[in-house]
Amino acid sequence: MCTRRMVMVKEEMRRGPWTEQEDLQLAWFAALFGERRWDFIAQVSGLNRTGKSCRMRWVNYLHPSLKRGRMTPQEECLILELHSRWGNRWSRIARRLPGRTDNEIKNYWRTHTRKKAQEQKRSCSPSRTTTSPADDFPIGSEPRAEAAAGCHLSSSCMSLGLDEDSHGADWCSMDQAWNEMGMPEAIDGRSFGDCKASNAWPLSMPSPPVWECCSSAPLWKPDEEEELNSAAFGL
DNA sequence: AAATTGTTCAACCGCACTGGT
DNA sequence: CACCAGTGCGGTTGAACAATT
Repeated sequence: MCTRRMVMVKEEMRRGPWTEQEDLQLAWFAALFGERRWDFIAQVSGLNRTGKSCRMRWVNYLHPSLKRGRMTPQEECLILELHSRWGNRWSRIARRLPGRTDNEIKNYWRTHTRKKAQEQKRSCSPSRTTTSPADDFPIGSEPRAEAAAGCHLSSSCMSLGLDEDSHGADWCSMDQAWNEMGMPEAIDGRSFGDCKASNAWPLSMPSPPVWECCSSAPLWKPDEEEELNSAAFGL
């Protein structure tokens, strides 16, 4: 174990919310050195953050191709479908939702499943006799409400490029899943047509010219290998 | 208007994986 | 082959904000 590293570890790293200045610095250095060498960027940028922290900030917040704003109904639908297929493989799901991060999707899922589970619980109470209440299970091991419903694929989701054949016997329709969970046509009080994704840059900061060069290389590329596997194995 | 409760989401943590030496 | 550093992923936390009482 080299002493140089020991010294670095001892050094107090900054934590907590990022400032606008830090964001600008990080964006600049990420554009300069690429989106992989995070430890190096953390060092040379003088941010006094860990490489891990820098990566997280970039991927989840600063990346130019990120969408901001609420999930569209299509995205919500897609998340539910993909989750029923892949479970808590958030990064994998995120690859199918350009502009959305695994963190965002994870948060969305957590929030909404909990909410729906609570609604369901309420509607099932007081004489509910079933075991394993939906809001009791730990995230990641929750029973698939959608799978339990056992049904077909909704047409709205078909238009998102999901092939019905690929789902196997336990696949089900998200329409029905929503119904099962007490889901009306609108999500959270919004009608489907009502929901707009905002692409506006969230910070009151200038868009650095360096982003032009990196925005041409989107973070979310079609996962070619996955596509191949999907084709080969019907996934 | 203040207090309480619920919701959202940025950020951190720990572990697993990968590539370099 | 073993070790190490860097990176990526999924789970979790907690602060800020919104809604409700």
